[in-house]
Amino acid sequence: MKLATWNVNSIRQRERHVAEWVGRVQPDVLLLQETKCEETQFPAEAFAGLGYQTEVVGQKAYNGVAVLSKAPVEVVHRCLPGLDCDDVQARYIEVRTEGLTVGNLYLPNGNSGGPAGYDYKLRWMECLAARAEALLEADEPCVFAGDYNVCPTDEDLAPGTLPAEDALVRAETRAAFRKLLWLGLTDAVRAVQPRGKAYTFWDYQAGAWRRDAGLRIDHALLSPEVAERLVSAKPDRDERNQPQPSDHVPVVVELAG
DNA sequence: ATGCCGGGTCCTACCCGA
Repeated sequence: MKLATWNVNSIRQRERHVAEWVGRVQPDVLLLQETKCEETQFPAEAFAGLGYQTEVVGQKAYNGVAVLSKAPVEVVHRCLPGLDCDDVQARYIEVRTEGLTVGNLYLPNGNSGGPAGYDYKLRWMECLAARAEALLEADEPCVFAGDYNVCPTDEDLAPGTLPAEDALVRAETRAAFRKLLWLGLTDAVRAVQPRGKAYTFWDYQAGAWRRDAGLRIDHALLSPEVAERLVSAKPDRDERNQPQPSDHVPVVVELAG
């Protein structure tokens, strides 16, 4: 089974990239973030033609997440439990498919909106931990993947890319991410490649891609029995060489069975 | 140490991302 996560930075701008990638890589499940449109504008027909069911949580202009799946999916949640569903931003969708519960997340960046913006990020991470804990306690095989907007360690960003007080690298941010690991979740890419660069994002500006001045902020966290099935996990760097690419590349996780 | 790039939208100057 092949699962992937990809912040596409507008699905309408990246429809052809995603269709080409999906047709070539053939993931069973693809989690998309920053689709940046309402549900009615999402080009689901293009992916239906490739054999994928699509489930979308959309919002005008900002955020937006979607799940593409070959096998039928059942939507469990359209927002992160613990946050107010009525006014929450479109940042979470959770589905059940192929015996797995899959949470697709677009975690707040936390650098905008002052202290309240950063508090929202930390609150979001607390709610994510609570949701993960509930599923783990129920022995539910699960995956939480998406754009975490967290560089877990100093190896996860090019030196000099971000100041120490940036919301992606702050001590409280990293502690909140480690809490997810301590619950028993496995960082798929780091399980395969414990050390070194595995960037998933490069800024459009200042020649960041050319200089390989990247960040590792897109992650797939696996429950214990899913982690035991882990075969491979890595960012697909080649996608960043496409014309008009997203600033993020897909992260692909292969599971046995 | 950001908004140089590249999305978005009350269509065009401004907001936002990481």
